[in-house]
Amino acid sequence: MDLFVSKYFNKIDKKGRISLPSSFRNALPKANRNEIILYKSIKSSSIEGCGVGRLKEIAKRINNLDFFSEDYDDFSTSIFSEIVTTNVDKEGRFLIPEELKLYAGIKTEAAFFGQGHFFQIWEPKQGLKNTEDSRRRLLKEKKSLRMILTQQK
Amino acid sequence: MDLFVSKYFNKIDKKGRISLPSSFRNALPKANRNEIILYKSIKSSSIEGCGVGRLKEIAKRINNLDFFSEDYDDFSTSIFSEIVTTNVDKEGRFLIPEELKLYAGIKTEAAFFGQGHFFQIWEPKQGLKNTEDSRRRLLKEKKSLRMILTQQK
DNA sequence: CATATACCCATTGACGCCCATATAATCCCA
DNA sequence: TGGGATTATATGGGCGTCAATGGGTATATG
Repeated sequence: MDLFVSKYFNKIDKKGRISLPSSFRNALPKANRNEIILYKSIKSSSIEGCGVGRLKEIAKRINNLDFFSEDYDDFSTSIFSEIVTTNVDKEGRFLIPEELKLYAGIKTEAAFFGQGHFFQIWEPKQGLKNTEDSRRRLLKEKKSLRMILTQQK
Repeated sequence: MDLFVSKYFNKIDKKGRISLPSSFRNALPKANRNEIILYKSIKSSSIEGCGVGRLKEIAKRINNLDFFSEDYDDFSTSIFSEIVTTNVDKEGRFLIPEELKLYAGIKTEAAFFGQGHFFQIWEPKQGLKNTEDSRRRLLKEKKSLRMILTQQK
């Protein structure tokens, strides 16, 4: 499976290491399984992450915004300049930079949430609350959710 | 037959394993017969499941939403982080995650109900009650049922 | 030289793989 | 067509492997 799905709760050890969930490691392209990129989410107090290959896709998305709008600069700056790359060690662990941990309020434990082509890292309680909130918002519009889930090709 | 049909009642063993009904295994694409996805039903207290191919369809649809909108995050979170993938072993058994068992009230036994392109897993008694209820609802509207059944493609 | 980080090894518990059995379904041949 | 033989399915259990986590030590980098 080459998608990031499901959620996992892992611990940060004394050295600051945390395991990238095994299924997430497998979702990375076989070539670069030892490097991931991390950046602050623009929409929530969480960290977003993905394989380095995904950068091109992000660039494309931003490029599709109106070049002369304020949004363009804002997104472009907020995302690209904030990106950090991290190495995943042989045991599948990596270090979350201090600044990102602060941004997300993460201390000794973190929650990984699959988002398809990328994933989010949350302070566990905040992450769970976020899931509940967005599910609640969506259930108000059952029709659209059902469309996404049950539509046939 | 590449559709999930009929109903089956199987047991959960001490290790938490349960057999995916043989006919359901055959309904999965020959390629990925050892992996299925499970998620909480939005309409009932049951678990829904299907092959991974369907998940990729869903991913594609979500990917087409506006990346920078709030809806995108809601869909992405509610679907990808709630979905779990499970491996089907050589004997055709798999594990139902604890959280999903709780959601559906499943303990030692589970009922599988074919739903065409996907299937549902119920706590047996609740599942049977649900079948009765929905049949009763349908019979109240015989006209629309007849329409569906006799309509020609 | 001091701190950070990568590599190596160890532990524990969960899960996958293998083998086994019983019951049910199917086949096959006289 | 009957009845024994073969196959498949659901289920049980042993055991090795892997994932998550902990810690020691080498190496790099300023």
